[in-house]
Formats: sequence, structure tokens, C-alpha cells
Amino acid sequence: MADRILDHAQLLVQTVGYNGFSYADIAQELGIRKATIHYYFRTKAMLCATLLRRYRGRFREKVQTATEPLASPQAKLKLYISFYQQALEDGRLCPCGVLTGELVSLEPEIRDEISGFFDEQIGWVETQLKEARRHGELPGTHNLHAIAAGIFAVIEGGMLLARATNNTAILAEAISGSLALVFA
Amino acid sequence: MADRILDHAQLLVQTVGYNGFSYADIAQELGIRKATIHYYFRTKAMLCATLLRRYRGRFREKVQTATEPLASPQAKLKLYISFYQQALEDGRLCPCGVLTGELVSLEPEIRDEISGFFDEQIGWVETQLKEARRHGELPGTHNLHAIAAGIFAVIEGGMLLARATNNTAILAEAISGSLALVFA
DNA sequence: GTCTATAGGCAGATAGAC
DNA sequence: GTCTATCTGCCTATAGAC
Repeated sequence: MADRILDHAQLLVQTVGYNGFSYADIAQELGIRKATIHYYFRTKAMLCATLLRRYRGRFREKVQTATEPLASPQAKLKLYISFYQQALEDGRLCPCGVLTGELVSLEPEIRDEISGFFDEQIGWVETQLKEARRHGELPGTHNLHAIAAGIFAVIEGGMLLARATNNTAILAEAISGSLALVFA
Repeated sequence: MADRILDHAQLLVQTVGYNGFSYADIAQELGIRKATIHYYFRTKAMLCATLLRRYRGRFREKVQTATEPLASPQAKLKLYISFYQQALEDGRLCPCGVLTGELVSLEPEIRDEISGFFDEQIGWVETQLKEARRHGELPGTHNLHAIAAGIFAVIEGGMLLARATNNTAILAEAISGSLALVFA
């Protein structure tokens, strides 16, 4: 039951944010009572922090497993980006991106999960860029951490633009508009 | 009074989002009663839509006035980006970026303001890129709309990363990491 | 583990005095 | 225009029966 609660809570975070949903929303969806949710997660902040911890671990696992067989860092990056595009087509944004908009109103335990996720993702992208440079796929003497931050920013910002303009293709467009330059 | 209400409502949207503040928050800050706010803005959705309309107009005016005397499109773009950096250092995100995270829970009148703002901003960036190409400042045969979307996505995403990682410099880093490539 | 019941508070919104 | 007073409803959270 805890997992089912987290499933729907995550969907709600990805669609309406932390302050946009209530225990009642989850209870109704799962056909249970609000008190049952409190049995598993004493407070809403704990529920959200748990959800983020699970999301981060699952995402790490998914990326690791999917990109392992790929040889080229560039191919790994494209696959990585496709995960965000899949979420977008499912009507979901990055939960950490959404929550950052509300960050000032969130508990420290939630904030820490968000910053941890971002640090990890930018680090992963940077690792791929380093590999690409080692393979000679990436010309120039650019600051790789800056480019990694730029690529990840395009992903997060592109998801926002895609949802707001109701045009999922704009994420791919924004990415190709910047990634094409990196691997020029 | 309407303007003072909008001022504080905008600050709240930029820090905690739509579902993160209430009429009581604004009333307390301004030393008035909730009913007074309802006199000026019958519903919260109307208040928010009005706030966004004003923000968009003011921003357009500010950009227009500030960049007019500048000759180089590249210089105009840098100044444009500095406006977002200033907001960030003030603890504020782009209100439209924040609200997009909550979009599914928002009224149509608010959604329209958000998408309108994004369309306008990407259009402005694209105009500068076209000018740059005309001036021979921008080599290559890139898709300028895609690059404009990419640049604006970096701005929006970079603001999220900056707030979440408590490192305002990462916005500049992300931008330099991608903009440097555009004007290579 | 899941429920009923409820506490205690805050939300957005309205009526009507001044 | 701004206020007091109030409505109705939802919120997070807890106590305690089953």
C-alpha cells in the first residue's frame, strides 16, 4: 500500500505540485481513507521526501541499466534525455523541477532531496561529457561542468515550455538547438 | 491599493507559487483585511491573471527601453539575461516558470497568460538571433527558432537549478555553457 | 492495517455596516 | 473603499474502535 500511495503522490507532485494536492486526493484515487495514508506517512512532508528518495533511486537505476550497453557517451545522453521526453508525453514534469518553484514553502527534508537530485544529474551528464572528450567526440576546450549544467537546464526549462505551450516537441527542439552545438 | 496588492501577490507567486499563498498572506503584509483584496480582485484566479498581464507588459517595456540604445544583438541578449539574474538574486523566479509546475490546477485565464509570455519571450530571442545573423555575428545555418527555444529554456531551467542548489552562479554558468557555443 | 470520528485551523468568498 | 462578521468547505493530523 505504501508504494501505491507513493505512486499517486508522485503523479500529483508532477502535475500540480506540493501545495496543489491533499491526502484526500490520494485517498479517493486509491479507494482508502485519509487516516490510512497517515499510518504510512505521518506527515505530508515525510511522504514527499520519501517519494523523492524513491524517485531518485529508481531514476539512477533506470539510467544505469539502460545506458550500460551503449558505447558512445553521445548515445547515452540521447537515451537519458528521452526519459524526460517520455515523462512529458505522459503529462508529467520532473518532480524536482516543479517543487523548486515552491521551494521556499517546503520543509528542509524535501529541499535536500531536490538539491541532491540536481547535483547527481548534472554530475552524470558531466561524466558523459568527459567520456565524450576522451573518445574525441567532443572538440574544443569548453568548461564541461558548465556545459553539463547548461544541458540539464535545457531539459528542465524545456519541459516547462513544452507543458505551458502545449507543444511537447519544443523540448526536443530546444535540446537539438543547444546539443547540436555541443557536438558540432 | 490594487498595485500594492499585485506587487506582493507577484512576489508570493515567484517564491511559493499559486497554491502556496493565500489572501491572508497579502492582507497581513499590507496591513489590510482579506475583504479589501476581494474588492479589487473578486477571485484569486483573476488576481493572478491580472498580475501576469501586468508582469508581461512591464517586462516587455523594460526590455524594449533597456536594449534600444544597444547596437549589437549579442549585447541585447546579455542584458536581457541579466534581468533574470537580477530577479534570481532577489530570491525570485520567473512567475510563469513557477506556475507552469502547477499548471494543471490553474484556471484557463491564467494558463493563457503563461503561454503568451513564453511565446513572446522566445519570439524576442529569435528576433535577436536573426539580427545577429544579418550582422554576420552568428555563423552557421542553425534553426534559429530552435536555438531561441534552447536559450530561453536554459534561462528557465537555470533559475530552477540556481534556487535549488542555492548557487545563483549556476545560471550564468549554464548560460555561458550554451551561449558560448551559439556565438562560437 | 484500516476504519470512523473529530479536532483545530485556514482557505476563498460574500453580505452588509460604516 | 475598507471594515467586521460569517459561511461553507477543505486542510493536516490525531484518537481510538475494530
